[in-house]
Amino acid sequence: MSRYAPAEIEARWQKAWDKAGTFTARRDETRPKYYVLEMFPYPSGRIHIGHVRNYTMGDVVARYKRSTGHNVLHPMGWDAFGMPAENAAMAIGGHPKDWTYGNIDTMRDQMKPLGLSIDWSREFATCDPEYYGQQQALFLDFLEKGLVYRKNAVVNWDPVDMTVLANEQVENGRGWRSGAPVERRELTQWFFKISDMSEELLDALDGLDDWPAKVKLMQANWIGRSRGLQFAFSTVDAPEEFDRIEVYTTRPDTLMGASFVGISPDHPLARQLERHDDKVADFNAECRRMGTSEEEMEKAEKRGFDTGIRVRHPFDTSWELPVYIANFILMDYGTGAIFGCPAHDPRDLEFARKYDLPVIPTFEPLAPEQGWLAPDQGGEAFVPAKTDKVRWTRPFAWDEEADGQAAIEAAIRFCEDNGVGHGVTKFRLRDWGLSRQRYWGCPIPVVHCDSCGVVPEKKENLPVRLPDDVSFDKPGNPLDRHPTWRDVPCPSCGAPAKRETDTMDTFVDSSWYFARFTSPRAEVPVEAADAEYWMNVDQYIGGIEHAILHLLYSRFFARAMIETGNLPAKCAEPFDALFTQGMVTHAIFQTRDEKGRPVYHLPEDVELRDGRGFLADGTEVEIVPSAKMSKSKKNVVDPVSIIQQFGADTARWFVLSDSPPERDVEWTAAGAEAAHKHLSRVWRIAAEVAEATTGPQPSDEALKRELHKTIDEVTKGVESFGFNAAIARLYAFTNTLAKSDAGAAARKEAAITLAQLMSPMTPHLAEEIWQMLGGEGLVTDSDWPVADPALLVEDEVVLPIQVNGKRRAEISVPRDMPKEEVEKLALAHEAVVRTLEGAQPRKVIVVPGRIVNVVA
RNA sequence: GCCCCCGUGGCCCAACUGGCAGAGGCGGCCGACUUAAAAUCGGCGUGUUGCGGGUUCGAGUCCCGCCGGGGGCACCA
Repeated sequence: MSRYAPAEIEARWQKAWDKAGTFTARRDETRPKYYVLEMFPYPSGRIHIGHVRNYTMGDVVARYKRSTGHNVLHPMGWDAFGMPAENAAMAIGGHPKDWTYGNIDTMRDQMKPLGLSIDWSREFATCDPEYYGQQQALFLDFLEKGLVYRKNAVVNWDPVDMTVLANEQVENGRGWRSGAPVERRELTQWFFKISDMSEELLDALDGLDDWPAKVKLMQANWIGRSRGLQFAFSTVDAPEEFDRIEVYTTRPDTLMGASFVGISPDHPLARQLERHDDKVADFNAECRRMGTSEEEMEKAEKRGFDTGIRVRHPFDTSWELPVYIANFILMDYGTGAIFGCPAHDPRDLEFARKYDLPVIPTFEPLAPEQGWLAPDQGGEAFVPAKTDKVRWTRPFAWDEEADGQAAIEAAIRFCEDNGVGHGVTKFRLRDWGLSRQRYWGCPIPVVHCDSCGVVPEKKENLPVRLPDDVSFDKPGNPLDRHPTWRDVPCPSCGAPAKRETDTMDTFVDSSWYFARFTSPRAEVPVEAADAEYWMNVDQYIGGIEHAILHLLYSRFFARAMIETGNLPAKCAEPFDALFTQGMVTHAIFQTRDEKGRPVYHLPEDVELRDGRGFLADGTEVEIVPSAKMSKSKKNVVDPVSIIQQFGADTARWFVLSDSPPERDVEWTAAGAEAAHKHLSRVWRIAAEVAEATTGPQPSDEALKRELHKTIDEVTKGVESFGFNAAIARLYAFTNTLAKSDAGAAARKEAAITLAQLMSPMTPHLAEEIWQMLGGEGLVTDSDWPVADPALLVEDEVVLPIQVNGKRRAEISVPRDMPKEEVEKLALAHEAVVRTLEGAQPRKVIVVPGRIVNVVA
């Protein structure tokens, strides 16, 4: 008998699918559609095993839905703009375009052998002018509707390279290439008005029933609705036009504990002061050197500058508070000014202790624990949950005992009644800055004219193509210094003008590609009829790292596209169901150099013996617990070599087994080998069954029952993303089939159904077995098996009997026996009687089909 | 710093709406086949469900507090 030969099998079936055009999607009103999409990849150059897991999951869904009568759309494309292409051009020369398209070709070649049921005819890259031209059209529509605007915003500026740096290009406050200290610089940039939709984007999360709760929570926190009080302090000794400072607070109930006012270094008052005071200017400059990420702001040491200006407390005008410029206050949130209450805020307390400001508690615990120290006695800031009741020492409109929530509401009412500000709802969500001072992105299609201002490019002139003749040997954006591309006549008046040289954030590219897949070659962004048929995405699959930005921006874009007539109204929430898959991890193998620093080794260079690892020269390596695969730690496996060694089906099978899809899965060589052994075994069993000739046997019925239980459980597993559980059941059934002495017909039915159940995961092997056993046509085109409910129920069930929660006996009873009779049987059981020792049972709990518990 | 997730056998992990802790894989051990090995086949599972408390007739599952690991934090995609 020949052996399982994946290389031969897989190439053959892929050709057969291609030839039949099996996966080409066409509109067909007679069948229900199903749109399954995996987040498209960045063309980094090689596929990694994480891609294999992501696309295999989508493929399982796509193939399963095909077999249940759905017209499936399962496309693939490339998120092709972005910094790595420019970095490569700077590091190794060449053009970002050549690097990117070269990578796409390589990765497509690496992906095709996986046998994914993808409609490759719809493929596009976001750097195709046909795609980004339509994106420019969307931008112009948004501009017309007032969904895009310009304002000043802060960026990381590298003064040596004369370029804007991404957060990841800032290392310890210095530019990654130049090593120069990074400055915060203000530039005029384009913004999408996503904050106008804060409330809608937050409230609509409730309707996303098939999204992970975790993702919805992350988005809700990100949008960050808060209720608070906005009011103004009147100032003493402030410059003209600054007789009031507006502050926003979510804790107006602590107003009687205020000890200072803090303003952002970018607050208008701080800017006014720095013009006349070098010390202020120095301090602000220092603050601006800090990174722009929230994480850095939070971790940085709290620092402040006393402006000498004072404000009057709104409830007691003789009570004056100092005004500090403080490095931890964001201009973008609230009013850019706060009042500090050190007793009830850790940041404010750190600040107050540093600058020797008063700490005034306004409440204390109802029942302080032994040793509890009040914040003004050297203890920590006291910040109980808003729902906890506390004892108020300085309330102004509520009971002595009240929780924070009630106090905040009472405080807002009191302040409003007394003319001190008003209650407002604010959102943390900021507008989406889309300008990037880089070459490799979608050009923003506007022209700056001295007399007309910002003039949109005419739609008939789209796409505004990136020029090819650029170099990366000089610092800065090549578009900025490109003579012919940049200098153009004004589309409005014809006078000499300059093109916008900023390009779009790559998140823009990925915010509508899912809609473009429905009509990838259309002369408009999205063809209405195609969107009407294919949208929304029924199942979207990708990494949790996109939980916030990509998904939120896409939700915004869908709404903006509806507003501008580019999408049907039903697309407001473009992703009906979302699944976030875990990572593929791998152990790290390391030795140490003479200075004790780790030296990493590739898995293929390490031989494992008895759980220990050795290099070829016999040196033992340290095995560090699994972590996300990364080139720097060398804990990577290459899908291409795995496929060459074992075949795509093995790789697909393994990444789905072991761990639940939403969790990380650890790649081990032993696990991959085991997957391959198993598939070989299934092949062998099928080959044996194909040649079997025995007549009907008594065990046929038992095999059939097991088969239908397997159909039932695998179907449930596939439908609920329980792929690992489905695979475990397939393992178990393979064992049953291997050991079965049922007749040829029963075993053949079992094996051919097994092939169908495996086909979403291991489609090539399934086709082979289907053919081996005489299946008609392609297994890929066959209908999914349906479990016969009559074969799923057992007539008899074994019930464990507990006495006081401890298992004491078991009884076998008909499945539908009434509770009362089960109870009688249980109480009569000899072991139960013995355990009760004559005591009268107080209660008997019968959970039908599950358990009996006797409480004595 | 803030927000979130995860801890079950030597390892990866199952366990439905709270109902007998064990489905599946790895490793290990024993055996069969073989001159031998590989491959293949059969068999073998007592463990403080991270720790401490609580709710319940009953907790891996729910609640509170710790410990450990991981993820996200607006210019990486």
